[in-house]
Amino acid sequence: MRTSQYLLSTLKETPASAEVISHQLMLRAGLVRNLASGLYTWLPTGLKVLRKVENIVREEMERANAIEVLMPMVQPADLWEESGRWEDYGPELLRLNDRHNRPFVLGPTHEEVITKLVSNELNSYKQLPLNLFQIQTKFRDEIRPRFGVMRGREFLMKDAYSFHLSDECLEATYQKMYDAYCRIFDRLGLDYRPVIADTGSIGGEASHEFHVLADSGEDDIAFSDVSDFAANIEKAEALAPTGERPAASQNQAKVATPNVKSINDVAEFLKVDATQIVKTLLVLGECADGETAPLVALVVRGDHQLNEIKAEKIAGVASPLTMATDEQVQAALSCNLGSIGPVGLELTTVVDRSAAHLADFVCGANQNDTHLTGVNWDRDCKNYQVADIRNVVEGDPSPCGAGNIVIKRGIEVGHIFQLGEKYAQAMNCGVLTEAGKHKILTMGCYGIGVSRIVAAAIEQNHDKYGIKWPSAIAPFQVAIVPMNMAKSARVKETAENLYQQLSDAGVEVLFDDRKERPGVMFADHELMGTPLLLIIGERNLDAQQVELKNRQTGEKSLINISDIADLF
RNA sequence: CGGUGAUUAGCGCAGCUUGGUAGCGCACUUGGUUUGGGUCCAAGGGGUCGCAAGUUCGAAUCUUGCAUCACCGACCA
Repeated sequence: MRTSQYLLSTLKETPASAEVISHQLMLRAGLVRNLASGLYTWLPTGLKVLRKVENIVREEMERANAIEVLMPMVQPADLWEESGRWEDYGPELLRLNDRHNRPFVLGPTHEEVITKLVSNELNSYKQLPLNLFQIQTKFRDEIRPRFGVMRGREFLMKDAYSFHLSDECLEATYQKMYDAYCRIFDRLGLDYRPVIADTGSIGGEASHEFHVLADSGEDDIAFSDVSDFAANIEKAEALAPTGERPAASQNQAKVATPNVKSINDVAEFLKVDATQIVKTLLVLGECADGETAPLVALVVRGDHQLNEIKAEKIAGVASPLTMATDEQVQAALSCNLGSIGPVGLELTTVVDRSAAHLADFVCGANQNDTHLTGVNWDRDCKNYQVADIRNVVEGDPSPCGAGNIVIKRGIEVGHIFQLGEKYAQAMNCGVLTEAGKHKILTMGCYGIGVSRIVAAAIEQNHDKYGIKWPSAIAPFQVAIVPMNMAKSARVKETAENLYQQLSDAGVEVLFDDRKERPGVMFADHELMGTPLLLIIGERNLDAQQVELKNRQTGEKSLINISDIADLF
């Protein structure tokens, strides 16, 4: 490719709307352009990268015996009604009508379509197991798209779905896909971790997420500092403190705490550590339609954060987790949010394991501007249950039993689930067994955010000059950068010959034939992250050499022109 | 949807307080200059100042409403 015949579209300045580095560099290097919130056009250079990621994913899927299909992006609403997700999915599902006013959706995922397909196509156990995948555009009407293609509304995803007669067979395929995912991220040259995950709205049992580690990531991952354990913070179990709970040594006392509301305020006012305070959060409980929801009290230590995923799984707690409003709290307790405590509370009370291990602690008195000190469980407060409802924090013992928790940020680029029969059941997807009986299939599903990987790769591979592509996904393998080609026939001839030679050899080469000064060219190629630059100048031509510059290492060396072909 | 901020040339911004000829840098075009790290000089082209209404002799500027975009929260590949 010659730059003079290409759409380079590099920018000197960073558009103000771009917050994270990958988004800034994707705009500056001419990879994408914004069309509307969460919608992006892929420019030629960006598309080359996207296709390379896509091809690696495709190759590894095929190696894992998955078979490629392509399903429609527009899907009829009745499929979604059949699975129950027409109601369950919420406003993220973009719904639209056709000219006959028939309802459709833009597919955010394809469980319905694939299950319908398999249910129609498969009749016999002999056809199983089957693993189908596609690489296709998804649409999710995100509340807040951000960070460029990292969280776009329209994005490219690889989704695979496997079908089985038995859980053992599903587990075997799940493991195969897990391994395939590791191969994919290895080949992409990314620093990633598989982590234990919550199954979320898609449902099902076992699940792993694959995260690319980056400070700009939107997820917190809990690792063990000595073992391989890694889990999404939503899922990481906070163990009960070891040993017996200390014995009560203080009497319960009521203290006036005027205008002292937050945990920090209380800690400062009473000169106690936040770890000796409990905070009591009121959420809505489960109720039948039309009834007023009861309140449920959730108690965690002052320095801990409630884990909403864990909390909403507690029996009696409404899902999704909904915090009680000021008015609801006032109505039930006649006091403010900042003064609630578990003592004398006539509500279902769930206490986190760490909070339940405290003795002589401080809590709200269920009376404005008043707290209790020297409070002890069982003595002062009897009816409660203990559960794990907090987020793990750095330094907690790892739930795997070895080492302590370290927390890092990650970008979720893949997620695999063992779905079970959820969709197969709803859509009556089954086959005849060897015994001639109809049996519902069990399913797995496996996603990779292809376009998100491009952004994640940049987050992990950049410097102040621009992108440093891992060679597997660089848009060009090498750029030819001639110095002052307009003035030197020798330079021009060498560059042209080299370009011809490399192109003929199938090397992805970008020949910078613009009439620009060297600095401009260097800046552009460094911004675009081309792994190798071949710099052709008068000064080395007498020796039949050109300069070779490595973008990753910054190393420069001289190479004989005749040896260049051996580089690729 | 709640909170914050923005919207003036392709991009980055100034002008608005105190209403009166729409500006700067980059990019772009032309000519020259320079040529191993974003040269320099000159001449140009490009804007219903997000939209609508109001106040006024006069609105980018004041008022009101709306829209869009970005950032912080819940959702997710």
